[in-house]
Amino acid sequence: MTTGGKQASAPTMGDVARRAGVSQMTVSNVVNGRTARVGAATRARVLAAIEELGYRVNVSASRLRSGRTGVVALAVPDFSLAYYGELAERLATRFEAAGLRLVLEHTAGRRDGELATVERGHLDQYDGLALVLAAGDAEEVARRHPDRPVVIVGEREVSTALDHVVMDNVGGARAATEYLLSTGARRIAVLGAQPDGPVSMPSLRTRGHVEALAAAGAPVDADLLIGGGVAFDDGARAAGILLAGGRLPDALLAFTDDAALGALHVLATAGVDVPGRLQVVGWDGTRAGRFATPALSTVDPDNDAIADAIVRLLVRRIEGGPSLPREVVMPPARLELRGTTR
Amino acid sequence: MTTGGKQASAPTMGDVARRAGVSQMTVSNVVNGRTARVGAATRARVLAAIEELGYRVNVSASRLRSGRTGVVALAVPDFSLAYYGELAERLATRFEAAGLRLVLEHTAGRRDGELATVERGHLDQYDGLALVLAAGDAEEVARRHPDRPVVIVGEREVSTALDHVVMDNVGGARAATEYLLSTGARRIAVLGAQPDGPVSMPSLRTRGHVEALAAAGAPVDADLLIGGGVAFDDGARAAGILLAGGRLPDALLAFTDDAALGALHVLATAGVDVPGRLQVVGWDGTRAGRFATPALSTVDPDNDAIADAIVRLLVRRIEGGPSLPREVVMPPARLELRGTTR
DNA sequence: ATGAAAGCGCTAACAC
DNA sequence: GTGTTAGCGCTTTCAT
Repeated sequence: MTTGGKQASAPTMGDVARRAGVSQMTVSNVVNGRTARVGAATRARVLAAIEELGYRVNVSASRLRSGRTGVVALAVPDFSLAYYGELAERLATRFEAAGLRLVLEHTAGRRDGELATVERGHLDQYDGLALVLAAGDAEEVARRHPDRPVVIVGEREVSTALDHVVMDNVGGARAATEYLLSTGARRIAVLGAQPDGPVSMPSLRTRGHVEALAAAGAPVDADLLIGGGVAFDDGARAAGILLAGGRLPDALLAFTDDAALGALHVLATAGVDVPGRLQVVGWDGTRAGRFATPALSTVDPDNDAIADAIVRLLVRRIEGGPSLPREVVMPPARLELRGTTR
Repeated sequence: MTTGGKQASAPTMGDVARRAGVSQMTVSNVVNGRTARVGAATRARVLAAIEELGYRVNVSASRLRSGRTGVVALAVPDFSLAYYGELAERLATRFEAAGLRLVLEHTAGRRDGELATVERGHLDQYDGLALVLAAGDAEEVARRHPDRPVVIVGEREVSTALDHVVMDNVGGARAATEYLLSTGARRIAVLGAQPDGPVSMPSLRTRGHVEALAAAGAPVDADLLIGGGVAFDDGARAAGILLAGGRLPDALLAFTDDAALGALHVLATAGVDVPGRLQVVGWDGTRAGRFATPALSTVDPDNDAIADAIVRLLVRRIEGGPSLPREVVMPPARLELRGTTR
């Protein structure tokens, strides 16, 4: 009994052809469903031979020759952030319906990790790639001239040559801040903020927040712009800082639901009344937020629309090729008010 | 400006060789780090040519010829369950340290999806596969005689030919139930229970629970064995049923943290005192549970140990081949008591 | 230390 | 409707 590793070498198309008494090309035609090119009787014989031998096509060989793979990839910064898991699950279903298999890749949220996914030789393994940008920017990716369809996800549109599903970062942050202001909040802490630096998810959301403050004539308090990451721990840490600072803000906008939940935990432990004393708004519209206690108010990016757009743009590009006009889609974010706001 | 699709065809090893004035084979040796076979000056020239041309190896071609890929896959039932995201993140880091890239595949929690991942032609794309079993069983997978290293994750060991990282399903459930009993709980509802049927995650955990009841001389109340899935919504639904049933249990054991969190939300909304009136225990040791309010008590499978074991077994098998003796590892689960138990 | 030849398994292009 | 030929880009093997 063997435990993995090469067996008495796998049957090839040639083996099937010999067994069925046809040419290899006919087997290829059967396997690839080119029914017009094969007679019904021949087809049946080939199928029988395939069954008997337990034959499966060698994807690497097929890919090398034809360039097609039947597989698309989604590259995300972090497998463990709830948002990406939910996005991936939505995409898996939709791509399957389009006859494509989805695999997930990992960029580690680093610029080089993101650029590596569009390198020739890496990208060649897929019919297309949806790339969630967290660290680098779309322009830089476009400059690599990916030789397969790539759809950029996230960020704001900057001039680039690639199809793009844009997250409504500025608009979502503006809406959240406007709402908090309207409830009487005056000191709004922002968790994950990045006031300067290159265009990125955090900087765009920070900009939306600042714009809303400016529009309302409210001052920006730099002490309330708290940096840090997007995970549970980051949120918890930030809440700890706020608590230690003495003068609590009256609202908190976190750039992910995970971070908001981390903050919520620390606030609850400290006995802070949410939303009475302090309101909290997350971002992502994850299920984890919906089922939190109290249920987390959140900036909902409209994830179904985002998933639909990713699939549509990528399939369109795979089928239509490079001459198709470039397309940019931005589903508007909407504020989902639940239990952590007034 | 193009927007994806083939460009003026990518440079090949032959192009690099011509440019550097060496043979293709020398380029291959440089690219694959066979330094002993290439002189330093030649190496430098080749590297320069690669840089100038922007050359990248074609993974499909390399794979076709050599069989190696440098990539391993983790196949999970559901991208969006927190547990799998966290496991994937742990594995990505560890495999990277071992010089392997990790990609995620999706089985949709279906038997055929699981079996499809070990088909020749699918599996051939990877150096190895870690397969999380939810629907099918390991025996059935082994019968397909996967021709690459496969490590089964989950379930209990049944006789099989494959390396196996076993989750401590029976032991974890027994420990949780014993503890709840020790706090005075008499009516323990089990969420996700599956009292009969083939060996599977739910049936094994149910068995552990029933064993603990039996050992304590406590009766099994079939009404408290609530079926259903593992996601937030499933937990919420089950809690709703419990609430509607009138006579509340005094404890609840859910087979995932996500489901426990869903239940917790419904209970909190209904004003049920947790853990005063009803204790809740989840399963998975996810960060989402740790940061819930109150923090979720959980059966912690020891995820670092599980990730270590998966990587160790897979790398060992990839390097050692089929003749290596088969190995089975089961890190013991431990009860992590937090705020939802007394 | 470097190169030449062969061929991995498949499909595009064309012939019949 | 079916077969023949050629070759995708790489690595193996063997020669020098």
